[in-house]
Amino acid sequence: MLDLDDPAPSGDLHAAIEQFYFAYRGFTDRPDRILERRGLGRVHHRILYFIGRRPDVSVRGLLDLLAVSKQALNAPLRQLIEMGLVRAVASTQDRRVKRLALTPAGRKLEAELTEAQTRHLRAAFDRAGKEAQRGWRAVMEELVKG
Amino acid sequence: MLDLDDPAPSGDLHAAIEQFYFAYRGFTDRPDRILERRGLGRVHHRILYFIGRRPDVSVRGLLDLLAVSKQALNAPLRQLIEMGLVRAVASTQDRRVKRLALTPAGRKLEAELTEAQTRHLRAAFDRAGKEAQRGWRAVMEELVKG
DNA sequence: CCTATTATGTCAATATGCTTGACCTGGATG
DNA sequence: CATCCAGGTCAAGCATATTGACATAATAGG
Repeated sequence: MLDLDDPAPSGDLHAAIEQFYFAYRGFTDRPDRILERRGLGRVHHRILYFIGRRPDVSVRGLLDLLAVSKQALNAPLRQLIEMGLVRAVASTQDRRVKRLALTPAGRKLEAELTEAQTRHLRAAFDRAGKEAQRGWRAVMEELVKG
Repeated sequence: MLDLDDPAPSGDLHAAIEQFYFAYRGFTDRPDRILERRGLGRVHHRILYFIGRRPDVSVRGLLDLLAVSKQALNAPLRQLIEMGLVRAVASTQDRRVKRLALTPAGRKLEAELTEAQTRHLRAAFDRAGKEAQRGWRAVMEELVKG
């Protein structure tokens, strides 16, 4: 169905664009379906993920990471707090700031979601080999920088 | 701001998840802004791209590639045809089927959009090196398959 | 102390992108 | 002729996002 081996000049880069597109789509697919069963969306996943990886992150910090408006963040974040998946504590240094962290239930869901992705990634890394994995990481690092 | 070098066990895979997320976001950013100036969205880009890469693709073929409902495809596709960027010709074999192709104007816009991405990719590939590029491609291929 | 800025939250209006369901035409196919 | 398939369209609904405006509380700086 897909023609990912295009021999045309600069076809390599076109093929890479398509791989990027399809790979990313497949990558978000599984967590999306887990979330759907709970009535949650991809935003909730991103929030859970980043709070899990950066405990005590502030709302502002989350906004900067996710690059969305505070209105777009607020509703799903409140929902996660109400569901008992995220806990917010006022910072002692600056009591305007909320320190966000996962509750045990939040950690559990986050682990379930992220595990679907790590399994997916690990399988691809294993099949492609250690050297390819290093290359993938190196290119991704450059893409993020540039 | 970002902590992409996490030394924790299995932190490699978490770091990879974040790289994937940020890299993809950055990757779609530039074309999105070009499209915004014309009042078009990412769907239009995907349509233009796939028609450009698969001339004479049918509407059904596009639907399968993009994995969206025909209602989601129809409006932007019609818009592109009305703007003179895409041309549709009934297939001679099966006159129910439309063969879609880019007009010269469509090819021009598509090239402009795709060039933003190929430049981005090429720069990252160049900085990371040929071996890393091969690795990236290999991992992506596995991700698409798995 | 007063003012400005920052962090957070909320209400409203709006846009868009996508979904499912239903229904239609026209052409192919048995 | 009946059925299936490609394509198109109308409708309702939902999710995600935006900008703008405004409120509160707390910190920071003159």
